[in-house]
Amino acid sequence: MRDSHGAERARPATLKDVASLAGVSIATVSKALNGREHVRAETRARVQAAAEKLSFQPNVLAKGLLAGRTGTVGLLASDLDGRFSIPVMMGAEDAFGAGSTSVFLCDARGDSIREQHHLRALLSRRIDGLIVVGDTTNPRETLGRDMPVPVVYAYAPSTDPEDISVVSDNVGAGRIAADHMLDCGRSRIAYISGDVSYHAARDRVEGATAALAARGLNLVGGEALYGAWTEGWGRGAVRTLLSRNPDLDGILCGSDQIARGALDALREAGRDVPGDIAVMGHDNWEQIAAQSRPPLSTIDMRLEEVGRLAAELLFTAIDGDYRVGTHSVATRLVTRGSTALAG
Amino acid sequence: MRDSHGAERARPATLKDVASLAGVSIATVSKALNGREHVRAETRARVQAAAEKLSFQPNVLAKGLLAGRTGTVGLLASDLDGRFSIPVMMGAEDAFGAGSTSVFLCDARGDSIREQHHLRALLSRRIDGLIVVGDTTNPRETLGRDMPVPVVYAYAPSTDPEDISVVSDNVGAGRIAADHMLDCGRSRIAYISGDVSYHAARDRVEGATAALAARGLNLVGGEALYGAWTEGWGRGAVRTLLSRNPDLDGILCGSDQIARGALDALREAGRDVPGDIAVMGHDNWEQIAAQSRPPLSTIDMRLEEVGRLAAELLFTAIDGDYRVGTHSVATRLVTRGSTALAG
DNA sequence: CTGAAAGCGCTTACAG
DNA sequence: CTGAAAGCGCTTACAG
Repeated sequence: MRDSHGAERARPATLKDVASLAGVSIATVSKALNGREHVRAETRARVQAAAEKLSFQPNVLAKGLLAGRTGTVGLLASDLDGRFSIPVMMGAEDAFGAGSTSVFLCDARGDSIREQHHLRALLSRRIDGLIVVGDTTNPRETLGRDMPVPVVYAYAPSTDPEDISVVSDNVGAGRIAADHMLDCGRSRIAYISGDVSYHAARDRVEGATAALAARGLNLVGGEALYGAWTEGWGRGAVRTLLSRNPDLDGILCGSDQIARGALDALREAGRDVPGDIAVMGHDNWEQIAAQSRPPLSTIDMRLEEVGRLAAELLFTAIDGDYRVGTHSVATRLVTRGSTALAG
Repeated sequence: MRDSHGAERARPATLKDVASLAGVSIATVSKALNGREHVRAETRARVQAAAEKLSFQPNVLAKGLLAGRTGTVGLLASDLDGRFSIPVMMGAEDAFGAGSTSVFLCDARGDSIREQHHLRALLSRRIDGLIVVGDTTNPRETLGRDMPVPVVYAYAPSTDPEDISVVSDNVGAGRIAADHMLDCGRSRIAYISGDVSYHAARDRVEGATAALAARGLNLVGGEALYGAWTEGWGRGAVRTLLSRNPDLDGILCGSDQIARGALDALREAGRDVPGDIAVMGHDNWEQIAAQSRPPLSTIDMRLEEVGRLAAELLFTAIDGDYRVGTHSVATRLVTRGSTALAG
């Protein structure tokens, strides 16, 4: 049986094969199959039948050689093991969608040698453009202005303001989360954030602080608690908060993992969520948010929309229209059981 | 500044450009750059300098047109939002590695229309071979025997035994987990499994049962408890077990999420892990295993090794050597705090 | 050692 | 309406 896979594998059909089967020239086949005019209907039908019979698939490489475009864009990610670049890629794929553009995905795993390697591989395959997805929300080094194809930076913006970047609106996310707490009738609200070195952490806090200020309120304790993006930090921070501010009635968290830890610590301290204290996360990480007790209200960054917008901006750039600057995608509130109107 | 990105973008240099700068023919440039013999050292140096100066990158598409090989393989995944296909891809990338092969990743998201679309896109780009990564460990429908390029199925084997498949050894994983429990001095061991419709669930239980039988033991309760791949199920199952078999001293779980739920329920029931009861997961999902209390001992499926082996088998298949059948990758024990010698 | 020519699979003016 | 020819960027015998 081995040979059924090997020796018999047919060389893919070419225009020439179709032409000789249909009894016409390869030029005519090309025109017929590409819907060009000036081909008799009967001829076109005959060509199509021949192509069908031979399972003819045009060689996109040969096409690209002529057209100068390959219908392929690269997506250079740094955190595939993380969960951010995947939705971005899906959004980009959707935007290129039914069209004839394909996405060529590589992961540099935070290694700049590997990044260079992939970049070279992509460019030598003559991609039409490139989307670079960062591994955090912090700005990343630009690839420079002398790239042979347009580049769009997604999730992490480029350090060069003359590049095209697409990010999630973290300030807005903080505002939306805080407003939701206020809408639930909470007023003594604390913020447990992640690693202070992340722009995103500070931006979310900034948005929340502004939303509270708009109603004349401050964060409980005066400012956010910064720590790590882990459940362990969420648990520890809650214990600190409960001893210092036993009367708090809402906790905003910088990530779903932090919120998950917070929920566990609150339950173990005998506090009721959401009756006593409401809790919000950030990320809408399904596996975490849906499995916590109670299920977690959170902010969805709409990463697929980030990818979709990046793809659109890349497309217009390929067509020569460079919309440089940082484009921001609005986030979305997702309510589950951990927030509710105060009794 | 917009124009600095647009109008000035240089057409990539071609052999012709290098040839005229170096003052030789394009044939000579090709030979010089590809290390062919019969080129004078001085000429080669001059060509290399010219290529360097123009940042010449050979057009891989044009090369592929000649060679019949493109140096690109496709990887068709179904669960990118999941966490299984990414490590498989990384392993495959490593295997193709420093060489000149690139991986073209697409995600069908469990949609067969999309799968066909991607398949067509990949084939029209003349990939040299294809790796298909399933979304579960259950066998998946073969793509058939008349594919124009070799195909290797990874994680989920193909339904056709004459295809080439690479899977994780689930029976062995169950055995390793149970043996570890036994090595920790446990003898009253229960098994909380996931969805019974998954082959992997049953295979892991089978391996564990066999390992216990080898020492004359049975699972507590006589058989495994099947449910869902969730924390919620892990919690519920533990409560059931504790009421029926209060003296159990070890719990094997079908996944890290189930184990995470089990740990939470045990702690809330006042049982000490690992002193009183040892717990094992499966998957080595870092985010879950490292954050649970205590950190979770578990089984690593070595998915990167699955990807690496799939890539190697694909390579040998491209060279005409079809090693059909299902190849199995051994799993690995990872010990953290949730297992220890019984006091 | 170097270069002219043919050809990979396709498209596109240009003749007929 | 149809086809012969040139050309996209490259490599590979084959002459010189």
